[in-house]
Amino acid sequence: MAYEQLKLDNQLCFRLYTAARLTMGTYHPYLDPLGITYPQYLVLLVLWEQDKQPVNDIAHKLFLETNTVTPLLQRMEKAGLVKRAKGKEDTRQRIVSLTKKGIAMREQAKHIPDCLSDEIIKISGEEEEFVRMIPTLDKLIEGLKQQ
Amino acid sequence: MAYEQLKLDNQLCFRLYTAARLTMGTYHPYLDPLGITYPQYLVLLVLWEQDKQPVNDIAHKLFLETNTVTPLLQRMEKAGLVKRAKGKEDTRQRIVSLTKKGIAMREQAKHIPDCLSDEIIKISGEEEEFVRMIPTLDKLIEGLKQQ
DNA sequence: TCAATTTATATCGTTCACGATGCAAATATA
DNA sequence: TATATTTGCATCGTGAACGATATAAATTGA
Repeated sequence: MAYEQLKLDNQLCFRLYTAARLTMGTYHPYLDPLGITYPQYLVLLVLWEQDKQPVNDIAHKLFLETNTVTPLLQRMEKAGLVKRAKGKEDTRQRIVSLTKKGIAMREQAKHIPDCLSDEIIKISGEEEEFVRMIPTLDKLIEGLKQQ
Repeated sequence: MAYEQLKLDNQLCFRLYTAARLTMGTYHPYLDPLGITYPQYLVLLVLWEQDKQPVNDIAHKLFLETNTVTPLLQRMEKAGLVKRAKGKEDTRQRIVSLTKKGIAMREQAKHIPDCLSDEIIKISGEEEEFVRMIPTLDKLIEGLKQQ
């Protein structure tokens, strides 16, 4: 069968695409009460690690384009989570910093990763199998990130 | 460190999310010439396996909601790839079938999975490691799919 | 120093993804 | 059989993603 390759079952990408969507869905019960989305949570993770970063740095750490991150940050600014100030050395830059609300959310969010781990353990009985994917995913991301 | 869990590096979901996006990006050179997107390609895969399916069946096979698939199919109908006819037994259903153009595209697309495998081999040196993720991803999807 | 190029961000248009809601047809139940 | 519920699909609104394009500031180079 010449078309065997076209079967959905054979596709790795389809599984990544589906697993990513469904996994993001499991964050809903934890992020909805905070009034944020998953990509916004990722931006907060980046800023909690280091406050006051230009748009480009945030975008790079998330492997996103600035034309995705800019509107994301605008919505987050509107929601009072971040401020966007003009850069002092380089005025083209927009330095993104956390507001008090954005800083405070760290405390509310700190249990989310453990909760998600628990969800995955509940699903699978054991976590190890999923943790074992991490280096492979990193390899894939590393290989694909330069265009 | 109480916040150690909140480091981006620790997150599995972030890797799935990123790997999925970047992998979908590698389809662009193959799908752009056909004038279709990755989700549209997935719909075609489903219909190439079995033509004439109601919206619900397509949505289920892709783990998507009908409110995602309906507009997708409307765009594909506009592009002349599929037709959407009222069901005969159950008139609530919309039976989606391939047009000649949609059928013909199967031939043009049949090398895409091999091309993608080659891309991944080029990145990694070997394919096995990625293939080994498949059962784990299936387990994850299986566990998450019932909401 | 002044024009050319690069860089940082923003804007626009299109396509998902999905929660919420609507509606008509089919099915179940009283 | 009349009413209630469920089912299948569609519509609407919002928030990503991302290609293409724009714009102003910084940098390079003649």
